[in-house]
Parts: sequence; C-alpha cells; structure tokens
Amino acid sequence: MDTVQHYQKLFQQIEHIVPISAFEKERIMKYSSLQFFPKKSLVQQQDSVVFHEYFLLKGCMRTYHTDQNGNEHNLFFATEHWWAGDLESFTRQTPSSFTVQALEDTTVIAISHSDIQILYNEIPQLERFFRILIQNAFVSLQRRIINNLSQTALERYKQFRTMYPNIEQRISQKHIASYLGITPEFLSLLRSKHD
Amino acid sequence: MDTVQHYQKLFQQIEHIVPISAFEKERIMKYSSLQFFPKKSLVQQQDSVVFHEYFLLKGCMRTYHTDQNGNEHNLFFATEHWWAGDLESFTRQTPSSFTVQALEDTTVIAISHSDIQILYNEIPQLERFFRILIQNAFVSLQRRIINNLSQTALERYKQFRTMYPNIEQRISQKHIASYLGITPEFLSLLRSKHD
DNA sequence: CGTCTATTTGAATGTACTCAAAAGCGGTGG
DNA sequence: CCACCGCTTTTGAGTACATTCAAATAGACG
Repeated sequence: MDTVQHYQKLFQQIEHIVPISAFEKERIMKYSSLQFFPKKSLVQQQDSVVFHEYFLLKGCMRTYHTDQNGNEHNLFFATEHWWAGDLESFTRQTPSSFTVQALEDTTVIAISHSDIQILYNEIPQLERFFRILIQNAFVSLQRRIINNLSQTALERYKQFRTMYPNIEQRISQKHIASYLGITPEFLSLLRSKHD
Repeated sequence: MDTVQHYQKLFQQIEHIVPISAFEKERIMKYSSLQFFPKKSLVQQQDSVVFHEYFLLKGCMRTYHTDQNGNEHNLFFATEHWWAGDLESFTRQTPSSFTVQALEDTTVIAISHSDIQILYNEIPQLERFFRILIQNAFVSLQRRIINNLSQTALERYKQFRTMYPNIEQRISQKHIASYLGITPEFLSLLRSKHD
C-alpha cells in the first residue's frame, strides 16, 4: 500500500514520544485520511466549527484571525510535519476564531473530531502524545509572548529568520509582517536597512 | 483531617473534567503537599530546574522572565485556584526561563515531578486532565498573541481590566504594565486620560 | 518618622503606522 | 511569447503611539 509510506513521518513523530504497535498504526490509518488542498484554498473558516486536525505531508498553511476592522493577523505557519487546525474549536466543537489557508498545494493526514475520540480510547498513549504536542506548542507561544514584550520589530524579524530559515522563502513578506505584528511597509524598511 | 478541606477546590477542578474516585483522591493527597510562600519570596528561579507545579489555595504569584538587559517581563499572574510554575522546565526537567514570585503570602498544593509520574500511572484520567488544562492555557495564549498583534496598549489595558477585574486591585501598576508590554509611565498616562 | 519604592508629570526622542505613489513580479489570456 | 492585470514590495512624507530620562509626589512599611 502506498499510503503507508505517507504515514511514516507521522508514526515517527508519535514514536519519538510514545511507543505504538503495528496494530495501533493500522488503527490510526483506519481512523484518518489523506486530503489535498490546492493553493489559496481555505481549509478551515473563522466562525465555523472545526472538524479536523491536519498533519502536513507536503505544502504550507497559515492560520490567521480577522479582527473587527477586517485586518488579518497571522498566528501560525505550518509546513511539512507540522500540525495545523484550530485546537480550541476542534476540541470544544465551538466556532473557530481562525481561518486556515493553504499557501501552497498541500497534502495532509486529516483526523476528525469523532475519530480521535475513538483513537484516544483504543490507544491511550495518544492522549499523552497530544498532551506533549500541545505542551510544546504552549511553550513556544510563551517564548513568543516574551519576545514580543522584550524585543523590537527588527530583533523579532532577525530571530524569525534564524528560527525558521526555510520558511521565509516560501511565504510572502506581507504574511511575515502580519505574523511579526508590523505593517508590510515597515518590514520592507527594516529589510532595506539591515541586510 | 483539615487538609481535606484544602483539597476540595482542586478535586472540584479535576472532577469538572474527569471523574476520580475517593481512593484516587487519597492517592493525590498522598503524592502532593501543602506549602506556604511568604510575600515577595521566590518560588522558582530562572536558570534552575523546576521541581513542583503549584495549585494556589490562597494568595497570588507572578511568573516573569528577566532578559539580557536585566528587564523583567511578566508572563502570568496566578491567584486562587489557578496553577503556577513553569511547565516547560517542570516536564522536561531543564533550566527554567522564568522566575515565579509570591506577590502575597501564598498557600499552595505542590506536586513534584516524580510524584506526578506516579499519579499519571495510577490515575490515567489525570493525563487527560492535564492535557485539557494545558490546552486551555494554550488557547488563552493564542488569544493574547492575537490581542497583542491587533490592539493598542489602551485597548489591551481595558481588556485586561474587564477580563481580570479582581486581579488589578491586588497587583501594582508596574507589574500590570510589564504584563501588557508597556512602561509603567505610559500606563500611568493611559489611566489618567481614560478613567 | 524616615526610607524605600511606586506613581505621576513633563519634555525630548524613537519606533512603528498611515497614506500615497511608484516600481517589481507573477500569472493569465490573447 | 508578449502584454496586461492584479497583487506585492519599495520609497517617502507626515503622524501617532510609546519610550527614555528626570524630577516631583504619593504610599507602604519598618
């Protein structure tokens, strides 16, 4: 089966944290699916309930919030072997505060809300896996808040570049500016001064 | 036993998410302890490994990071029935990026790193409890980042006031300014203009 | 009561934004 | 394959938001 190949990276990531058997891997494959999102398509939409979490096999996505004034603010970028999808809406089955958009043609493994409940019960270690996954995400958000509090836009940009060197080339400056919390014009200025 | 009374709020919080038996409650009490921190004392220190997570019964704490320039940045405040303690350092047993300080005389239930491993194994539901706890914390950090990206200092301050109305009276403006990411002078200005 | 820290006030400065216009770039259709 | 269209990036002027530094005032605590 060819799909097995696609799941290797996901299984690797899980096994890096908790052990899973061949049988459990089959269950995971049974209760998830491969999906494709063309470039620019919306994967999830703000104010709608989220039904899936996505593990990216190929491509790139952004998660953003649109505020009262209609301005978009990028919260996350996800590339290969990252997870995407609003966790709050997914777990609580409440309307999402975020839109998720494919920035490139993107292939994912999708797990639905109902199926993950089944998997949690069949494979208790997954509970731990996702706890640790969220914990890591939580920690990186903490770091980001501290950075936002203590650093200037230029420092944050430099750090972003060193932290995600490969991502920068795939994403427009406009989106990076939004992620950093500055205007595209100001990011352009910073780049011209310090490059 | 009087300590039982102290644990009521903790058990309530756990049972709000997962069921636990009377026996399991006893195990939790066995593998945790009551501790007291006088006002201004340091509960955890930056660059040291964190050994406990704390559930606050009474009092108030702040978690802050000291940057290269020696400036402190408040990341969290915790009051009654909140948790405090750097999760990253606690779970990974690595040096912490944060200092935790009692802002008032504070009484807590403390759980050590080794004891929580025992409890995870004895009471698997706790794994889910902490996953959901972290998930909630993660979600509120997401919100905070979006707010920081989309709002001015005045808007953030107003939101802080409505979101944590009881906390403001217990914490100095200096610390609130640091939490908001502005100088105490500027917060003072905002307050004088819009009050 | 005196000391230490927190808060207020004000002037000068810096960081980042808005608005506008021009230049660059990528995709699409003829 | 080129021309055009729309979107992104650059550049610049003027402005707003927030900081720094300094000094005065107010509060908290022993």
